[in-house]
Amino acid sequence: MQQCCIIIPIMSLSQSLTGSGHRLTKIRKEILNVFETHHSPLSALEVKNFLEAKNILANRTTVYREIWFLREKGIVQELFLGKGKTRFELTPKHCHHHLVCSNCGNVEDVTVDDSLLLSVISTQSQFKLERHSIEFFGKCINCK
Amino acid sequence: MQQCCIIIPIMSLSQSLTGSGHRLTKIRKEILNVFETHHSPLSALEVKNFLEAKNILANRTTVYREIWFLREKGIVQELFLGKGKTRFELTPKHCHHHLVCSNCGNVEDVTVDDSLLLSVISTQSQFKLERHSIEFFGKCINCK
DNA sequence: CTGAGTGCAAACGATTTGCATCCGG
DNA sequence: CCGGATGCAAATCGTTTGCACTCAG
Repeated sequence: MQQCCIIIPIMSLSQSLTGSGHRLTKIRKEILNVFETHHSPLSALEVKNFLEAKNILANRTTVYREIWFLREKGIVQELFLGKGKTRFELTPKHCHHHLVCSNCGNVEDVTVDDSLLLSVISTQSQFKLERHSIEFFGKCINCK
Repeated sequence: MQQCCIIIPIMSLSQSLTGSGHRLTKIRKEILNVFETHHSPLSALEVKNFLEAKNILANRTTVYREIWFLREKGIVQELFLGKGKTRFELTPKHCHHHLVCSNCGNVEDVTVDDSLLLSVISTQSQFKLERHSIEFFGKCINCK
């Protein structure tokens, strides 16, 4: 299956922050780095754990607030894949969707052409589409 | 937009329960009735509220356990539409998806032909598909 | 120096668990 | 009568809030 995630260069992020009055702090850089090195969608607490694995202590609250900040900036996007927690991934340049294993919880990316779906919605409905999300649940290769 | 939900006759449920050693209790019947009369996906606590509106007192725990039971029986299915809570709807006979308003949270059903998507997944991947869910987020007619 | 960023403790909402009690078949 | 169903209290888990303190620009 195809993997697609954009690596946002720290430099360009820095530029996007300058001017809006925001700062490029250590924790912000490191959280971004966590998302860059793990393409599987992460929950806030998973991000926190990955930070700790690199010996970077960040408070729960800080991680939540930082992820929210990145979300507002459009750098990460949220996914609802179940188990009562929100997961996040770098906003993909190309639209992709997810295969979620109902056994081990592992998430794989897939790219399928959904332009047809989108056009159907926009012609059939008054709903103003902002984003969409397609999840396939089932058993991954290891669990089936 | 099209609306599709199956009404499971109490009788047929009763039959499906007999034999598996389960009972058709008042609360079970009433919860089923709540799902039948509200096609919008409901959270567990919303179900509880609808029960109370009909003067049926059910404990939080009971509602959660009952919904889980109905899920195990395949009578309802779970949806992850955000806001940290799981929502449920009667398992639809015909596959449909959701338009979720990012402003008021209202959920509308849509039916789009996704057979193409499914066939692509099954030819491209080893993943064993069990179910899928497509959500479109945006602004509903009232909020846009 | 100043406000964005951070930490801490406590609150909160959704969901679960253990256990005693109840009631439908 | 018996096991499935229910209620209750407390625990758990993810997330948020208020407030004081810190540090990057």
